[in-house]
Amino acid sequence: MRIGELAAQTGMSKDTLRFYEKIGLVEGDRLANGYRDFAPEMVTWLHYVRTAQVLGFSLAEIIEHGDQLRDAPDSAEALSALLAGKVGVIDQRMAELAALRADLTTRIGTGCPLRPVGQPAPAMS
Amino acid sequence: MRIGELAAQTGMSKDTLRFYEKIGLVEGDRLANGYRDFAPEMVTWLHYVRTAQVLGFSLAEIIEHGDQLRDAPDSAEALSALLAGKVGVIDQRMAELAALRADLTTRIGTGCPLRPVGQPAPAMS
DNA sequence: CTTGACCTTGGAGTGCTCTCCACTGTTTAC
DNA sequence: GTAAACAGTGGAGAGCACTCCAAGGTCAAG
Repeated sequence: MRIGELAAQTGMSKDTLRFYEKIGLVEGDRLANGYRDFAPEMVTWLHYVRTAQVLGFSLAEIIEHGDQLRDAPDSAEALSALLAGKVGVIDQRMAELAALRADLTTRIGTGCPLRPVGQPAPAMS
Repeated sequence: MRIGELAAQTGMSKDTLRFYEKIGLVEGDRLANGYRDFAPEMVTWLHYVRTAQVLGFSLAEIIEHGDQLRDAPDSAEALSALLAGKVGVIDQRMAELAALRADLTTRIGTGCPLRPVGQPAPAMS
């Protein structure tokens, strides 16, 4: 498929896709006329990219993921390991959120503000 | 406390703290000699900042958090509403992550490849 | 054979979050 | 009073992830 269709299917702009190709995040062939020609699998890959990005991975790291997948002797196994790792990241993030949530919930009860600026303490005993 | 101690206690660089002051993320008084003088509460606030940042909030958003806290009338009610709202945001983020996690877990089982680049299929029957 | 939708390139610009630098002032210790 | 450790300022630069632009090539429809 050409770049416009890939853009439509992924919700990314063409500029973004060209940028991604430039940095090696996606690869595509070229048609005789010079147009980019992407495999349908790129759609899946790019969805993965967005997911990983949301999880806090930089594009450089995601490129590494791709390299690891490509270089893995057993791609299915490597993939599973990679995804399992991401689930671990998600669990970690969720734990952080839960902790923050608990912290805030506690403060709702106590009325103790973060006091980012201002008096040292409410002192409204 | 002066900037060096705040930097030591938060693990942030002095430059970062000065930058944060410039954009209004932290506030400090000045000593007679012009040195910045930060309240001890800033340590707590800056830890909160780092947490919120990890959770995907931009500095601009975090500044807003601080403003809302500052501007809230001293009524514990306003504060509670604010914090409860943040808990809501957190719940939403957690739900998103849970969905993502479920999605990835499913793929681990199926062995459906991302096939970022390369042959259309393993075909190693 | 022109129009319009699509594609190409290179390069500049943007917004965010720092990070570094040069130069200067202040405080403390010896 | 000199050195070292701390502080100040303004401004430049850097890395990331885009985003936009100008100038041009390709191709199917009318």
